[in-house]
Amino acid sequence: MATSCFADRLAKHVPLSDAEKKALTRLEENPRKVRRGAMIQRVNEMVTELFVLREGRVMSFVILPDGSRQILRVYFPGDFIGSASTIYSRAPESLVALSDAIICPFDKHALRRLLEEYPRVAALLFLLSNAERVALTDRLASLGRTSAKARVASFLLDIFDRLRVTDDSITDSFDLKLTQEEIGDAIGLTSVHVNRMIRQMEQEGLISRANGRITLRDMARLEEIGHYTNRHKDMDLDWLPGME
Amino acid sequence: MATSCFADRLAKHVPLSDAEKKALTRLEENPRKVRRGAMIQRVNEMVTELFVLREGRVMSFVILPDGSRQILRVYFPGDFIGSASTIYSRAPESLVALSDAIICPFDKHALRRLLEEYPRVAALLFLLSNAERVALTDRLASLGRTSAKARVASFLLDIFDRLRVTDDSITDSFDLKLTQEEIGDAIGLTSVHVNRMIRQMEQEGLISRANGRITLRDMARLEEIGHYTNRHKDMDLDWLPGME
DNA sequence: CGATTCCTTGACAGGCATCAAGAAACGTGG
DNA sequence: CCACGTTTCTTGATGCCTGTCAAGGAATCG
Repeated sequence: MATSCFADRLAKHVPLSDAEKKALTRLEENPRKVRRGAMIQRVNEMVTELFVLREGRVMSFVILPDGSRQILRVYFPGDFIGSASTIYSRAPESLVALSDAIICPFDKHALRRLLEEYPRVAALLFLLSNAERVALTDRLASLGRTSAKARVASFLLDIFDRLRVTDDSITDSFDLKLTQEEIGDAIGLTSVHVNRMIRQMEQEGLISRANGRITLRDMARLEEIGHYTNRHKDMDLDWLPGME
Repeated sequence: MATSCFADRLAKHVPLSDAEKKALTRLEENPRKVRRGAMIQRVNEMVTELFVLREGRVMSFVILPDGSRQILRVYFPGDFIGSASTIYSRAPESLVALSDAIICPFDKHALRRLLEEYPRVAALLFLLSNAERVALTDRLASLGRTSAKARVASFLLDIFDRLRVTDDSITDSFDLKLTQEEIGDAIGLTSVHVNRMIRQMEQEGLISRANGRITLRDMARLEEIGHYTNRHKDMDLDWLPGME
């Protein structure tokens, strides 16, 4: 059976039945290519669609009245995007493609049917949205209580570990594919200061860079500096409803 | 039928069947009193329990290695607490009672049965956890991109609007029941600077205070200063699975 | 290969933290 | 119900971390 990106991702956490996989695959029936920089969803627009990201990278963000931007989340292939708009009729955040990407839009009502017919999938979605919640609180603590250097360190580690979930070939380096301005907008700094911190970490041998690729040279110290915890190691979904 | 605090809360969003209400009520079968300051859950502890808060106030937080604290969320009666630990075996955050409180602990497995038997409730929980997600991203933008004064303003408005969801008698004033240090720990400031901002807002006639009670005197300007959006107005759960 | 975006670096400024200390409010036990 | 210890609030002085402004260089894109 051809399974979807999203089904594969969920199946990494708990075994899924064929029927469940098939239902998840149906969410991805309408893939759509979008170009780097394309606006997928605009804040305050009426929304009836959600997305699964199949390829590329997408970010969610808000723009404040003074023009500054806060990036809320960076999404990778297999991620479920737009859950925020399940509960609001108007989008609370904008979505833009960070690279050329393939997104699979589906209607709220398709999600409704899925939740209705596959309670186990509903439970799983609930749990994964709680995992994302924890990711957000981690960054909240980072912004609220740590230095610029710590924020950069934990941000790099976070992206690194998230990429590694779906790509086993990654060992110590990865393509960040974010400008320093975007990094700053994600962790509450200016691009200028992000640059200073990255440069400093490079000089100290914590990381190195080569044409857009970041290599983590001293992960232990990076984790210490960033007060970073890898949350992916400690997941426990065994108590979920069993497969029939 | 005696309904629970939690069922009442959920029923504000969508009508619930009697069976659903009864199932939710069962989650609150074991109320437990806790004193102000009591630790309900310690970070990194093994967790198998979740909670419904019936009375009083509770906060979740983390302590960083340098001793600083980030308050992640303040909870009010009817809130579902500890969803973070649905997916992790060890608690990612600590829980402490901010006032004398009544909490209703229940086991992960009780939640499992609920999700299994009442898919509509599962869907509802999923949606509400997405609403909390949005609340967190709002605060993320606040910490990342706004001034101290803006953070205080939006924090006060947020607490105010959340209290009003369950208490219709509130018009323009409320008991904050948080020290200035706690406010600071929630919005990434020191207690000293929180004090300066509150004092300034008081002088400007934006708020006033009397024995622990805050009165919002100019809500329009507060919303403008804090770049605040009331999210409670725009909820739309009509597309949820229908009641049988 | 020209134009635009992105990176890099320096000088300077400002917002918020830190430290400190007294006043006020609160809680608790006698 | 008062007295006393503790917590919380308040205010000032000082300093640092990060922002702002600016400008040249590098890289990327069409």
